[in-house]
Amino acid sequence: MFFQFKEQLPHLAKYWDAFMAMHQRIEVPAKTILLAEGEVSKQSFLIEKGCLRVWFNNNGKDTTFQFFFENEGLSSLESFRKNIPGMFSIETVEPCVLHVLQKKDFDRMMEELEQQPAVLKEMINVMMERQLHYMKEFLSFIRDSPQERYLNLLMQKPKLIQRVPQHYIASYLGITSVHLSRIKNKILKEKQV
Amino acid sequence: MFFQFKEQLPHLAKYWDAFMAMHQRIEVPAKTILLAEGEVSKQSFLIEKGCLRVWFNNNGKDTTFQFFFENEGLSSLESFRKNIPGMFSIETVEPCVLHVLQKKDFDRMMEELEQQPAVLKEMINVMMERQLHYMKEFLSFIRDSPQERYLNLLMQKPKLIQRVPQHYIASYLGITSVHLSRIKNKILKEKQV
DNA sequence: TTGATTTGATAACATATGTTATCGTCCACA
DNA sequence: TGTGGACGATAACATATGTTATCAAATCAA
Repeated sequence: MFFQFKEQLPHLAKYWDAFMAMHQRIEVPAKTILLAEGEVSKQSFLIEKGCLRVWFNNNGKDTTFQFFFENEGLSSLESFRKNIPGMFSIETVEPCVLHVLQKKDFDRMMEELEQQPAVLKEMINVMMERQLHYMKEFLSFIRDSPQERYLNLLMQKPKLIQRVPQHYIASYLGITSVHLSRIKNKILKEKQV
Repeated sequence: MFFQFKEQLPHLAKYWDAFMAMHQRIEVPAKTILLAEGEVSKQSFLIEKGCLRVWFNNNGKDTTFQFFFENEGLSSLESFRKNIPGMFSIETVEPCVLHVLQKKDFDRMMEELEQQPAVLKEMINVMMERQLHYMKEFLSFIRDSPQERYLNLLMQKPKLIQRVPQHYIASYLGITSVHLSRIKNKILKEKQV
C-alpha cells in the first residue's frame, strides 16, 4: 500500500486506515490538470498508479518543478495549508489512479491528530525529511552541472527517465530539451570510448 | 532580541527565556570555523551580531550554501538532529557575537516541549516555513538566470551584498566571481542607459 | 608605516548552453 | 487506416559562463 514508513512512524500508522477511508478513488487520463496555478488548493492526492508533475508558467515557458510516482502523496503545500493561491499546477503525465482528499476532511482529521504529541512528533520528522529533500535539490543545483544532475537522476530515478517525456525532464534540470539531447549524446559517445 | 515571531508563536515564546538561558555567549573573530564539514554537530547557534556562512568543499572549491545574520539561528540540521556527520562547514564571515547551545541541553529541553501539543504545532509551522524557504531557493535556480538571482538578492537582502565578499556570493549564486563581476558591470551599464 | 593578503575588475580565450529551424519517428484517435 | 500532433535528434548560429592570468585598490597584520 501507499504508506511506506509504517515501521518508523507507528503513531501515524494507526490512523492510516481512517485517513485512507476519507479519500475518494478516481481514474484520470494523461495530461489532466488536477490543480491550476493561481487557484487555492482544496485537495491533496495519493498516487496508486501513474505519474504526476508539478509545474509553473515561467514567462510562457512550461517549467517542471517536481515529479511524483506510485505510493507518493502531494499537494500544493503552501496553498493547501494556508488557503492562498498556489504557485504551481498539478498535472498527470500518464493515465493515473489517484486517491483524493478534500481539505475540509484533512482539517477535521488534523483537529484530532494535533491533540497527540506522539503523532505530532512523527509529523515533525516527516517535515524534516521533506525539508532535507528540498535542501538537497537546492544543493545539487549549486554544486552540479546539468550533465551531473542528469547522471544523478539516471542513477537515483531511472524509472523517471524512462517514463517522463524529455522536455519535462529538461525543464526540471533547468536546461532546454535541445541541451538535454546533446548531453545524452555526449554521454553515449563517452561510453563508447 | 533574537526571537522575531513571539506574536505568531505564543507557546514557543513562553520557553524563550529558558531556551536563551541554556546558551553560552561567545565572541569570535572573522573566519573562525565553528563546525567543520564531516564532523558531527553538537551545537546550534544564535547570532547576536555578525554574519555566518554555511559552505562545503566541492572538489577543492569553496562553495557557499547559505548565509545567516543578526537574529537568526542555525545548526547543521541533519547532523544536529540525527547525530551523523554533517555535509557543511559553518564559518564566521565577520567578527561575531554568538550564543551557543549544546545538543545535550537542546535534547533535554525537547523532552519537555514534546509533551505539549500546542508547542509541537508551532514547531511544525516553523518547519513548514523552512521547507518553503528551501523550496523557493530551489525554484529560483530552475526559474531564474544568475543575473536575475543577483538582482533578487539585491532587492531582498541588500545588506548581504554589502557585507559579504563577492566570491562567497558568487558561489552561492552558482557562478564564478568573474561572472558575477561581469553581471554587476552589465547592470551598471544598463542603468546608465 | 610597510609589506603581504584579500578583494574586485578586466581581458582573452575556451566551453557550455540557448534559440530557432528542420527532419524523422511514433502513436493516439477520428 | 490515415493523419496530425507529440516527441526526440540534430545543425547553425548567438549568447552565457568558465578559466586563467594580470592589475589595482582595499584591508590587515607586523
